[in-house]
Amino acid sequence: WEEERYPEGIKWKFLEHKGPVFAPPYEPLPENVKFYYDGKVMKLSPKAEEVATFFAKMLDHEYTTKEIFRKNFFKDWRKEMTNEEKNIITNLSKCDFTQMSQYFKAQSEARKQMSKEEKLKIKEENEKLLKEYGFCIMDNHKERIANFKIEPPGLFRGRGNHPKMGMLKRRIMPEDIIINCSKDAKVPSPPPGHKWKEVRHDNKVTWLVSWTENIQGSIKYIMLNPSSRIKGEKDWQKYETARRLKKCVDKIRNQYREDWKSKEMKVRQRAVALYFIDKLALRAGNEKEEGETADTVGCCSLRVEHINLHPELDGQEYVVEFDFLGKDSIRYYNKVPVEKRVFKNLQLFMENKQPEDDLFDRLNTGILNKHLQDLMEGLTAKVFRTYNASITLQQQLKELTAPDENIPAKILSYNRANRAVAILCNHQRAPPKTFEKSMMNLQSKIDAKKEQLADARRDLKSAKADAKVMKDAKTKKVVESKKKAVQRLEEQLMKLEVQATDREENKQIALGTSKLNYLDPRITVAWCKKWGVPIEKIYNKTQREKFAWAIDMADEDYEF
DNA sequence: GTACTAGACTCAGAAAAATATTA
DNA sequence: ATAATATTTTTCTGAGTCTAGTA
Repeated sequence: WEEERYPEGIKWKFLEHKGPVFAPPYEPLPENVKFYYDGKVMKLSPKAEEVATFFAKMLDHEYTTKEIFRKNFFKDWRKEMTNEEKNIITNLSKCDFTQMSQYFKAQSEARKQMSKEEKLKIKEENEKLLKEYGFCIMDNHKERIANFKIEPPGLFRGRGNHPKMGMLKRRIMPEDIIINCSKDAKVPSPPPGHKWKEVRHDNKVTWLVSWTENIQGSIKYIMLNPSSRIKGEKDWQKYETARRLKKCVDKIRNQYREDWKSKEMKVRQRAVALYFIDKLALRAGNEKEEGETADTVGCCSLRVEHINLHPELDGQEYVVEFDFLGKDSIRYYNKVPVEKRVFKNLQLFMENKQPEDDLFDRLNTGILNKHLQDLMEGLTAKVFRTYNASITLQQQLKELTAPDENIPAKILSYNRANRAVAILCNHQRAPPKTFEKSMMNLQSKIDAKKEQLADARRDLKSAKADAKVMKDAKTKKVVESKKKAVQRLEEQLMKLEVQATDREENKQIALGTSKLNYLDPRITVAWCKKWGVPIEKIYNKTQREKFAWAIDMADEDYEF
């Protein structure tokens, strides 16, 4: 890229693609797979049957036990039924989907048991599909498309306590699809007998295909892969904005400290919120439509019930205890000592309020971002997250990397630095189901290795003793080889121990999100170059593709 | 001015698939 | 060598942020 700069807002000049791949059509169940209502066999109409299979496929999932999920599902399912079916099927609890469920389980089992040839055939078909639909031409380059397959119909699964869980996500048809391409490009053809909703030529946007989804009424897009020029440049830009913040962050911090004393309530609230965003890397917190989504908050939308003030706690003064659900209903729990002025302000903000009232009642993300824009061009709340994440990585790497450590130990240091960022950003994961077991396995490996090492050491000792007596070349050689063996085992043991530490520390922490979205990849590239750590040890193939620009750009002196 | 909303884009963890390791 | 299992990578699509256009 970097060939030519486009005027403001223009994203491309030429764009040609083959359109989306639609979900495979519904295949009715074989005759012998029965559905029972109230203990009696019932043959469902194709439409009702299709929706029933969505539920059957999820039968083992916790979702299907939830009241809201069942209620939403049943309501939408009934809409797909014939009048007769509607008359009979009035109670979800009387529906028996077990045969369907077993049928699908058997099918997935069969898929696992397929022969090599069959698996290869499927693989080849997928590759063919990718080759045909997975790429587009944007301005002189063939670029990989991220999600060229249209989402298949199914039951909506929100995150957390979502009021719409279980609703039917309808099948997307060509008639729902808007195609975007350049005027001089070949327009993709819709499937036979169908037509597109619209074909447009808008080079002010980056998407190739869009449609409106029926659960929230929001628009979904097909866009390019992170390795593409258009995504890469944007990513680069993001980190450049964060680096600009680095230059003026001290000034901004002084400013909001001043603003804590302002006569204006709005200014004080803005300043305290910004302090949280900066110090704790909280998200901005847009307001959300009540009842449309799970009840989650970010900084500006915090409510009184989400914090607890402790004038003194565990020997620390002015502690704020946060407890709220953030993006994706991930819990944020943190006890933070704050400056006295912040504490007093919070007390003031909470005066005469109910738990469900907004903490920052005079503030929203619009007001905050407008203020930030005045402080620095291009500055918004999320830039603080990027900035603090990247600067933390850089500092931690400096602090944790010991020059004479070996590569595995260096990688552990890297992961620890990465982990510090993930903790800051509250990137969590459910502990893997097999975590305990896998830790135990690793421990027994370590024990076995220790034993081997002890044996090897004993061998070495006796070989040395032999050599002392015999003093011939042969025994000397034996000593040498035993020495090598010990060394090798020591190294292997150390590697395993490092791995165990890394894994233990990582139990509930997800490193991927910060690595992919918050850490300036040039910091990592520079670190790898400086310490001779192969980049493949840190970034896998996909990641290297996404960060190709950084790998190309940064040398070992790069400073964020 | 400002508030509201649609639109476009980034970022998020779970689940599925692929691959590596072990039995 | 093969199958079972563990681990890593990729896919999936939901959930945020933020802006521009409109009332």
